[in-house]
Amino acid sequence: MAGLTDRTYHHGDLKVALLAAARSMVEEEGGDAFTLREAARRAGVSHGAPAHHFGDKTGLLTELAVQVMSERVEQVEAARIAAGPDPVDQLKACGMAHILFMISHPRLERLCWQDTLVHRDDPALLAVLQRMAAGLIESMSAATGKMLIPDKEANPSTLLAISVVHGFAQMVNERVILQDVPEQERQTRALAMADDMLELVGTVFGNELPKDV
Amino acid sequence: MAGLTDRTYHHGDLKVALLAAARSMVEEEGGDAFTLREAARRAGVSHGAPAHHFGDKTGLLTELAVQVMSERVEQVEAARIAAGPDPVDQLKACGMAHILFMISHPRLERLCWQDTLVHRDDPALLAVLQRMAAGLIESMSAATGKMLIPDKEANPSTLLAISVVHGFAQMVNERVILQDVPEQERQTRALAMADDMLELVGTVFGNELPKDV
DNA sequence: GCGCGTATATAGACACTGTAAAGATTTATC
DNA sequence: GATAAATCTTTACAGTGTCTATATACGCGC
Repeated sequence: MAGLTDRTYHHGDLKVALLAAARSMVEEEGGDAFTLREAARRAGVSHGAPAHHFGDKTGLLTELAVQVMSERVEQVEAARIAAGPDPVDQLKACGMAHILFMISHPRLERLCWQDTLVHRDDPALLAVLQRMAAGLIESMSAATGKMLIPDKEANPSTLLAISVVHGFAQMVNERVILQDVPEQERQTRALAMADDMLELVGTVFGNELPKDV
Repeated sequence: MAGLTDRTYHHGDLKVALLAAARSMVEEEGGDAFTLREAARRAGVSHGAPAHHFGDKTGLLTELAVQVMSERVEQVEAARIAAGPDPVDQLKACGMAHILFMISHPRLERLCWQDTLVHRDDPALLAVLQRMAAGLIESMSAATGKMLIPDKEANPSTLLAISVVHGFAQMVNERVILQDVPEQERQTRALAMADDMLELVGTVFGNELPKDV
C-alpha cells in the first residue's frame, strides 16, 4: 500500500498517539485549529483511522478535555495538601493552583468549555467536574467552619470565590489584562496580582467568620 | 443571471444585511457555526459578495463584535446614570449591567473574545474596550474616593471587581453553574445570585474606605 | 498450527467550507 | 454620454469531517 513506510499495518498505540498529537496541536494553535486529518497525519496514519477509536472529532477532543481536567484536579488537590493545616490557607492555595493551571494551559483550558468541540455532557467529563466541585465544597466548608451542602450555588461566598478565580484566569488568558506584558513576565506578574487579589477575598471570609474555629 | 429573482443586481444595503444575518446566526448557533456562505444565502446574494465589504470572514465578525461591545458599553453607562448619586451604588449597578448583558447574549459575548474568529487588535474593537475600561476606572475612583490612574491592573480591588463580574457571567454562560435550571428561570436566578455576590464584594470596598467620603 | 471472527487501517467519495481570480453589471464621476 | 469605480456573480481550488467499502492483522477456540 501507500503511506506505510516502516510501520506495521496496525499502529499499536494509535489512540494515545492521536491524543498526544491533538494535545500539542491545541496547545500551539488552539482548539479551532485542530484538524482530524492533520492529527492522523502526525500519527502517520490515514485520515479515516481515528474514527475507529473516537468515532468523531468531538469524541477525540472530549477525551483530551477529560485528560486535561483530571490533571487540573490533581494539581489543585496536591496544592491543598501542601498548604498545611489552616483551612483559609488551603482555600487560597487551591485558588492559586487553579489560576496557575489555567494560565499555564490557556488553550487547553479554553477547549474544555467549547461546546462546539467537546461533548459537555460526556459522563467522564461530568465526573471530573464533579470531583472539582467536591474539592471546592470541602475547602469552603473547612474555611467557613460550617458544613456546606453540595448546593454550592446558593452560597454567595463560594460563588464569589469561584467567580474570582475563574474570571481572573480567563481575563489573563484572553488578554483583557496584561496585554502588553512580554510572555516571560506574564505568568509571574499574573500570579502576583492573583495573590494580592485572593488576599483581599480572604478578608471577606474573615469578616463573616467567628474568628476562632 | 441565475439567483437574481426580484432584487436588483446591486443589493443596496448588503453590509448591514450581512451583519444582521451574522448576528442572528451567532445568537442561535454560536460563532463556530457561522458560515460566510450561509450569511450570503440569507442576504440573498452570491457567496463571493461579502468579500467586497468585509474582505474576510473574521473581518465581518470583527465588525459584529464591535457592534455588540458598543451596545454593552452603552447599556452599562445607562445603568450607572440610573443608579443615582452614590458611587458604591453606581459601581454595583455597573456590575449588574455587565452581567445582565453577558448572560442575555451568551454567544455574542463569547464571540468577542474568540481570537480565531475576530481580529482582536482591530482599532475599532480596541477603542470600544478602551471605553469600557475607562468607565470602570471612573466608577472605581468615585467609589474608593481616590483618583485611580488607568493602570487598573495594579489595583487589587479593581481587579477583584472585574474578575467577579466577568467570571460569574462566564460561568453562567458556560453552564458551570445553574446547569439544570430551566431556561426561563436561569436569568432571574442568576441575577439574584449576582446581586448577593456583589453585595458581598461591596463590603470589601466598605472596609478599605475611610467610611466618610 | 490453523481458521475465523473481529478489531484496526486504508481509500475513495460526498457535501461542505473559505478564499482567490476573472467576468458581468450597475452606479458614480467627469 | 463616456469612462472609471464599486458591486455582484461565477468558476475554481485546496481543505475539512464523515460515510462506505475494502484490505490487513490480531486473538481466540480448536
